[in-house]
Amino acid sequence: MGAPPPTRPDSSAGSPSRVGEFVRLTEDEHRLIQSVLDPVQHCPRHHVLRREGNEPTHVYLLVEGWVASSLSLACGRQQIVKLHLPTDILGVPSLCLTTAADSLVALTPIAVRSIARSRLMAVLQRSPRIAASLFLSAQKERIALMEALAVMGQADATVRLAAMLISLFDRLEPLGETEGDSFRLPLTQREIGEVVGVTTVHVNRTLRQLEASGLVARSEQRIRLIDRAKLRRLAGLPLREFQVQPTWVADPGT
Amino acid sequence: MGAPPPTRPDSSAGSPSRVGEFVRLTEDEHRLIQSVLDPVQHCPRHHVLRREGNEPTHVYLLVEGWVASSLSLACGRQQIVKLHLPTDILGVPSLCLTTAADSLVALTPIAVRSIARSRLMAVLQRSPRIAASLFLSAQKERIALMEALAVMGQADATVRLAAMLISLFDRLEPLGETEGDSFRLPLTQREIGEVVGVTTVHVNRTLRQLEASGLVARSEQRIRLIDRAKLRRLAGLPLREFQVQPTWVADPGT
DNA sequence: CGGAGTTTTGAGGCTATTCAAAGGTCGTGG
DNA sequence: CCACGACCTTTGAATAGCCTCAAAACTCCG
Repeated sequence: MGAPPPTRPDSSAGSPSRVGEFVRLTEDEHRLIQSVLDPVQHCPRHHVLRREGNEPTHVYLLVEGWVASSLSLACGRQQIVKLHLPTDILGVPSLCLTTAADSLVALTPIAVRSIARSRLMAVLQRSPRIAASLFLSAQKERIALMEALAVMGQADATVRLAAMLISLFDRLEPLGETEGDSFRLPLTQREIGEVVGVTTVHVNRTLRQLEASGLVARSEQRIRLIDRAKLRRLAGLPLREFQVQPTWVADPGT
Repeated sequence: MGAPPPTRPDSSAGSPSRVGEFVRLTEDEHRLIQSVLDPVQHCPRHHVLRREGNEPTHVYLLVEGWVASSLSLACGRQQIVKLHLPTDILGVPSLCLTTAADSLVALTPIAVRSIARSRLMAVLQRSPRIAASLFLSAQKERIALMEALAVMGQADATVRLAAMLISLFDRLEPLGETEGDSFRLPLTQREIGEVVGVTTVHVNRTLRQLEASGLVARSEQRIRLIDRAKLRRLAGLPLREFQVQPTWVADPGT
């Protein structure tokens, strides 16, 4: 259960990340980010990148695979509060704490690059434009959590599942991880239940009801969103338009 | 339904805010923040500071009173995703959007100071230490949302209410708005229901069940947390210890 | 003294949970 | 190569929690 994981290091690839999702970064800024990234490391499914309660010494750039960020309650139950996909940076919220709030667990085999907390904060203070972009990324994550909370509080299991599927599709598409209207969904029904706040049994019934009504099709770890428009309407959330490269962020400057 | 509100401006007071909650700011930095704050304005209960769908041109420093940030779903239902208290800055998540995701509605008469989005972002880029503090504040808000989501997904109405009450107490105490173990709770049961994701009727039954079991007492808009320790255990969330004035934030410098 | 909104209570119904168990899949070791 | 165990999916039945509908009692304000 340690931080940087157990297996084969790897020095390949240019690790795309969402650091520059709101501000187009310069070559120098990209280099600055590269300079704080540890080498790629691979971990198997179920590997614990970090357990809640640990000291949050690092954050992690997810290069490949899926990771769950989850909180456990005193009653013994567990809630997945975020499904992390490649290019996501994991573990950021706990930067404000002395003890991590969430556990980070690999849902598939993964590849990650660690970033020491102090080095991340140093970058943030050296480059105001990277700081602005990361600040806006944090707000984007807040919006995602607000939406998840609204759906969880107000919608039944069918709608919650629809919302989860649509949201995953919208995030996977720009990563090129969709094929037409289908994508790989490497979650067990238990894990799906931990995301949408429903028991395994009920996830099963609800999923196959969605299937019966012709909204989705399932086969071997893949899911097809047959009527995406209807699913989106069912989910009940508007499409969000993000403010990329806002005019109120300064030019690269000096 | 406009942004800055309708009533008597006011130039008083030194508006404490949470801008410096993670980094102790210098005199200059405080002045910089003051310089982007519009004058205090007062609005009555039910005033809409900003409706979801509007362009998020401003954020708002809440000087006095309570404000709800809420999302509405297509099914017509509404979820309050955050109860804002004095010193909170409202409307920040929507900075990353072209169209605000949440509505901001006064739950009591309030006093607020507007901040133009572009001026906030300018501050953020001029002062790396303010940027770091605001960045960490955003992470703190993410943690709060993650906790709310976990409770909503995994706990029943009793636990949800306990969690809401404990969280409010913990936020009101440092503001000096508690008296012993009691505080003013200016929410209708309908509004409480919109926070915890339960109908008005069920809020009523659950509240008076909490009362019957001797955990809380109610009287005239006030609530007493009689057995706070037990309520906290019931809520099932650990106390969070925040990383204030972290060593990895640079000194004031030049 | 209305009237609107809030709190409270009752009754019936639906959604989701719990408990239980059967059938599948997959990896491991005999 | 097959048997076994672990985990996952699927199904059934009973129950509990919460919702809906409805209406009465209360508060506050004009």
